[in-house]
Amino acid sequence: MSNLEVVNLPLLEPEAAAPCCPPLTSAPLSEEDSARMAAMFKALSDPVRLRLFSRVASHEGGEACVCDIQDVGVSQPTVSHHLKKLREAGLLTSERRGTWVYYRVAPSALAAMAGMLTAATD
Amino acid sequence: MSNLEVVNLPLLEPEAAAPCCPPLTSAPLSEEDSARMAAMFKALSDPVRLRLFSRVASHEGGEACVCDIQDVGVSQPTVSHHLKKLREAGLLTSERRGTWVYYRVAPSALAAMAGMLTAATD
DNA sequence: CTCTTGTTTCGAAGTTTGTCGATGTCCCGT
DNA sequence: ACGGGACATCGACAAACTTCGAAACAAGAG
Repeated sequence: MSNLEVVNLPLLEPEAAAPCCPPLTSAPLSEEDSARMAAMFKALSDPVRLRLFSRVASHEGGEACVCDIQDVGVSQPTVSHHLKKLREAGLLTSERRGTWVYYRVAPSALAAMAGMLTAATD
Repeated sequence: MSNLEVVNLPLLEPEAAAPCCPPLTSAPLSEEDSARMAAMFKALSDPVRLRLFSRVASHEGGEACVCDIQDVGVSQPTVSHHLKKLREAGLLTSERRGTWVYYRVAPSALAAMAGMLTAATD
């Protein structure tokens, strides 16, 4: 049973995050941009997910296996479910190395969100 | 500049969300902080809400009345509902002047979210 | 006071989301 | 080849969310 077939998850490609959106204070968001950015914010809108994300982001080397971060108070399938959502939103990438699966932060996505918010400090 | 000093910021706005959270990449979020920040991200996790917020933020003088921004494709009660959610999340403040209600951005909330994300660009 | 305009609140659909236990898949020791 | 550990997927269910029309509330004009 080969796993050559690619599961199509056309929600958000990792590329979609990079060239996105002027600062939130400079101009009203278009309907298209607001939908795209809202999907990213939604990925971080759950406490468990946000905590998982921060654990990956702050982990040594910028990557962590699930076993290192799964102690967040919910069951293991729930952790897997949340990590999948973060992956689909383009915020995390995963890679299997041997027994473990390692997650790391997709830098472009963070930069997009930060860029939208940082111009508001003036 | 690795100072982990206390986040006692100037008390301009007694709104919530002011004293919050180290950068997402520096340390894992506590359960309490993740809940608080997730609530803010959730407020921006809806396309309509994000568009309303950007309209207020980018409006002249940093404030806008509902009549100026309510053309986002949903009914007017729905607009009011979303504005209430943004208000409850500490992202917007409202003030009635005569017939109209004016909304403006709570700067501390934006700064908190931006601060969490900006340290990831290195 | 009454009428009109701007905004919020009130139920009530219909849909989405977070969570779990059970089960399946992949990989490493033995 | 076998057993066991690490993650992912499945099916189900309660809670939360978005949205609407109808109605209530607030303020100004006539």
